[in-house]
Amino acid sequence: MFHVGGARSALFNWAVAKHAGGTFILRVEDTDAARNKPEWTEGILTAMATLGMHQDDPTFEGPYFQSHYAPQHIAAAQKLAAEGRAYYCDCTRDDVVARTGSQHLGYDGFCRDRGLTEAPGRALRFRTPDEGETVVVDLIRGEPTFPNKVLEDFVIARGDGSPVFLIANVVDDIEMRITHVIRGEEHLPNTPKQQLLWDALGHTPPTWAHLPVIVNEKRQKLSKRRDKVALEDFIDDGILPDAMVNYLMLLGWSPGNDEEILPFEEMVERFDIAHVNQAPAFFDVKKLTSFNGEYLRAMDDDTFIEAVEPWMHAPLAPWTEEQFNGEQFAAIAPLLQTRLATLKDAPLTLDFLFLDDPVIDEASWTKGMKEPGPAVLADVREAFATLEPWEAEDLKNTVLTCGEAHGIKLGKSQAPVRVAVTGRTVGLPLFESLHILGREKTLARIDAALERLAA
RNA sequence: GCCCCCAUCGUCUAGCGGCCUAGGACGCCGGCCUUUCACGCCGGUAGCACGGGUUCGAAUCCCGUUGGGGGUACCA
Repeated sequence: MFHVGGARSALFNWAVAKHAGGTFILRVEDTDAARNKPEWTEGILTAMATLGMHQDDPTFEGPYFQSHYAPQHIAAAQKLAAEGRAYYCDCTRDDVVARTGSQHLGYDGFCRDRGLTEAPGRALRFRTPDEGETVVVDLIRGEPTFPNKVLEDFVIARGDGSPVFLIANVVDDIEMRITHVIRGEEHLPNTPKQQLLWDALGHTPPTWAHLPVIVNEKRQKLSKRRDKVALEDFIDDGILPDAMVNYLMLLGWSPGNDEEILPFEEMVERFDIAHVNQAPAFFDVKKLTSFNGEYLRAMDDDTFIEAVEPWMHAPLAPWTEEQFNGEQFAAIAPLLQTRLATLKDAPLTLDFLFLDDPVIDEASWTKGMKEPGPAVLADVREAFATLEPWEAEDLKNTVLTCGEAHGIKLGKSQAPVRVAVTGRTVGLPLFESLHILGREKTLARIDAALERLAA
């Protein structure tokens, strides 16, 4: 599963790398991900590729799945211990709380000078400076400054010797010669600690950039539990990858004061991480959907058909392979194009064409069969039976004439026909639809409606 | 509690001291087009959180208040 927040971060990283002619290295930090959850690896790779981040792109490297039990992480922690930059501690959480009298105060430094040696159950803590401050130079946020005295002596290796995320992350960054760390704002409070680690390990810290978080309607950070965040869920709902990329790029950043719909390459050209907004951004599905509609409309016929095609079969579509007709689909696709916001809507709009019987919407029936609808429908039935040729223009003129005989205009007289044939009052242009549906089915449906009317 | 971050229409944003009577986009509301619905086009609605400074001049700079958010683990 790939999170929209992660996708946005990845995209921003990639934009920076491409813009500057560098390489974007995607590393997934998860202790057990690579080992226990191979489907994660697969899922992230698929998602990245979906967004157009192919592994054969020279500016994209990864994703790497980093295990935190690697020897270099342990070695780094032990090096710090050997140099006196870190010390062993056997305090439990309860010990600390008992001494400080608070759940919320950090570690109190109890073991700092006890000179404990390495032993099972003893964690390794980094000795943070008592004075001064740590300044994080951040491309987006300026220079957040943290007084060193509020930085507690944090754990870098657990009682079993395993290193924690904080140091593993730094060691990996050093090893991979990372120059820019661009990540979510939630990591900002950890940054001074990591910077201290970079220094202690003898390296110059990278340039940081902390992106604003993406929030839900309640202005909370998007979370897997409460919110819909999986990238593939949006793709499954018929959002085009290009539309998603475009929309995601606009969350926290703007290409300027003109067009928002831009190909990724052009956004890369204009991208400047320093101009990224600092405030959290709401993930607005409505706007995403609108963008999707624009991308859909911008497609040429063949591309559009290709994009909708997967939705034309079970289980996404309610009809069977026998009922589906590729030629009819190709013929009607252009009519569908301007009416689609997401690909998911396609089957609902086309069901009248492929299902044996239309799905009658009762509210539509009531509305469409208002007087003099039934009489008009009966006349239309009769005229349709012998109409030649069966072309949209002729069909239209027929309904027009039948309606006028009863004193109503085309806007009204098409309604009973539409409901009888498609089951709804709204839908694709009627006469073109009837043309594609064919005389036989059209007449059968009108007959069925007339029968119901008579009952 | 402590630390850090943030604050322009409902939403995403432009703005980086005078071009601002605050611009665009999505949404919403009208109109035109029209065989329904859309598309397209035209128009409208709505915002600088508050209070102090600094300045000839502040949405823009500073301070405070309020309000949001994030972090605070031998999680990542």
